[in-house]
Amino acid sequence: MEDVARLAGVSTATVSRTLRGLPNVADETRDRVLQAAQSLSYVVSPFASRLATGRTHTVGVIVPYASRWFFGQIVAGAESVLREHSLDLLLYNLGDIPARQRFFGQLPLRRRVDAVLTVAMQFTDAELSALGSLGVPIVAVGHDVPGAGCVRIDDVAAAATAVQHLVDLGHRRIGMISTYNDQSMFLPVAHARRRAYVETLAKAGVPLSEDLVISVPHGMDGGEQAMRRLLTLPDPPTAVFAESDELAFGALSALRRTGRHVSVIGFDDHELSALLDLTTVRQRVFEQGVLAAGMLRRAMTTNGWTPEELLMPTTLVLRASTWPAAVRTVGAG
Amino acid sequence: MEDVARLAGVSTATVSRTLRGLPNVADETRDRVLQAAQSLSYVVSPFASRLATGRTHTVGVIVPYASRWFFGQIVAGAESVLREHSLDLLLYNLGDIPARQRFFGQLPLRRRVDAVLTVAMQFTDAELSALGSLGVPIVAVGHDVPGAGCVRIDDVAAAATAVQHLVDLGHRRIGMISTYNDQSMFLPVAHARRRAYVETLAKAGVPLSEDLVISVPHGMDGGEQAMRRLLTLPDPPTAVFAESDELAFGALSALRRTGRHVSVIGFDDHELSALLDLTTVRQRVFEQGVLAAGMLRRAMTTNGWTPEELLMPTTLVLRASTWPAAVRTVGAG
DNA sequence: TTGTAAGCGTTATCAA
DNA sequence: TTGATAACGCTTACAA
Repeated sequence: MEDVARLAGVSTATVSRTLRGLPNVADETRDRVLQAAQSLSYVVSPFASRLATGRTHTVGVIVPYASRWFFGQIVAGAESVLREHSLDLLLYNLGDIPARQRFFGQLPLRRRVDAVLTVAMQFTDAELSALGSLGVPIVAVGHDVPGAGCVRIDDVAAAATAVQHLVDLGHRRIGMISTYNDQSMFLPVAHARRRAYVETLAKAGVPLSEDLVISVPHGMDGGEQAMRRLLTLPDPPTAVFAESDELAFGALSALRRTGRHVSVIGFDDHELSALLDLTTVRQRVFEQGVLAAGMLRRAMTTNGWTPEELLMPTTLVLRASTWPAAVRTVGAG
Repeated sequence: MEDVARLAGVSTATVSRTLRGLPNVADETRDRVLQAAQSLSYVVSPFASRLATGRTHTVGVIVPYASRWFFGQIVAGAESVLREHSLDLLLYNLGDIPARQRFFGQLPLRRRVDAVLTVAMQFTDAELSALGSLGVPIVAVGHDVPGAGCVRIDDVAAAATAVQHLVDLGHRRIGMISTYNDQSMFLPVAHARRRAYVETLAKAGVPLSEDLVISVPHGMDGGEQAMRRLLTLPDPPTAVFAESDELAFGALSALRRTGRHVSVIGFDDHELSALLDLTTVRQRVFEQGVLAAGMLRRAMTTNGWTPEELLMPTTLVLRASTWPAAVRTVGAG
């Protein structure tokens, strides 16, 4: 920066002002400085600048499973808007216990980020207060954090739509594929969707049965395993609601391999769901990431920002993986 | 840090030494410092430290299409090892022309990273020299960069295996689905796989035909569109080699919708390929990211590091999407 | 509108 | 083994 100042015949303070586009610089001076910077192909050192201002220009993003489609989409969405505003994104993947303990033990985000985005996490009170101690705004996607902004769908209502769809098709034995994680903890989403399942069936007068709800680790393999277990029941379900499309893919795979026929509905509308003809509940995931990042930006720039709430719509997408109960029953009988 | 020093009754220099685990600190002093830091729940400010040392502790990662499965896997693999060594990863997605121009125009990586990882990019000479001007080690995955380390498969040989598989099944009209991008530039991978297609068919004495090679934008939609075009040919192919599994998925979708039967082989072994019974060439993508990051670390820590080369194996995975030419021909005739 | 100079929170050199 | 102290490269009162 000194070189630029010298070349332009001004002080480093003026160079700094010019490069940051501050208003109080004479046009003629500005031109000279910009030209000097250009000719020396100079860029400011971000770290020095961050040290001096105390603003980190980075956002911390906390997800439980970075490799799942849903989280990938959220992160991609957020990234796209953060990048536009030259904000860095620091990703923390807290899927397993050690990672999580390390994270909350040393809180590597301290002094490191201007804001935090958390996605579909289930925090303990201790973890929440640790996050709070960072002293930066928080936005949560897919779950609630007290005092934080929030972008989400109405999980219970959306899942109820899915289950109701199966009921409307005349199904009376309806299974569910749910998930648990390493810590044997259920993510908020799993809770909400299971609740919807129970409530919807109860309201429809469809008998509930413990056997019909299978909890597995998330993913295609989990889905496959769950469907296989459902198929071994003495009275297997005629329809199954899977907590996510990836689970549903696994379920479809099990059905194909065993040659059995069970209606399957998923949740998310994964990009491959159309190919597999999977009936599902669509949510705009990437867009939730975009909106969350926008909120984050507002939180960082507005002082006295108050947490906002955004509720995104969902749609039932009908495809060929669900059909009326009667059709197959007659065919099989 | 001053507070910690005061509490421990030492100088900031000693605190710094202790916290970085330097050897020349008395055990007793070390304990006192660590305890003081602990009780004040103090962490060093990464930016101040980076400014002082000049080391950024971050790696820049350049990809053309962050949202594709392949690139996601590479990045995830790299991230997992970088994280372990508390290195930050800064992702740049250079898919479209503006992003690319901005990137090479201002080179936001300057003064910003200790090393660079590039994935399956096709750089111009100007871009290469811009990268070189960063003065940091570079590792390339899936393509060559002069003077850089390299992790890759033998693309030509692997693709040849795929095409040869179709030839061995007796196919004589073999199509290919290839890709181009926004800039109408072909990624290195597209080049290599097309070359393998041409060479393998030539060697096998199978007639080549321009019509049988369709170039589309990457993705399921592209694959679907390409297969539809192939099907409208007066003499459509009996087998098709798709440059990637995602393209192959689209091709399968087109076949299903039209009720036609064409053997399809993909490339990658995407996690959903088994579900779709897609014959393909498997490469361990995540692992390539892991190995590249390892190489990067060596490059950053070893001085006088000389570029390494890693060639990863591939496997032909036989599934139900390819079959002998005769079977269907007879059936159709 | 511009310049001077004091931070920002570390690390590193040199003495002690 | 430890402590002063000068960088590191920028920002920002405060003055001019």
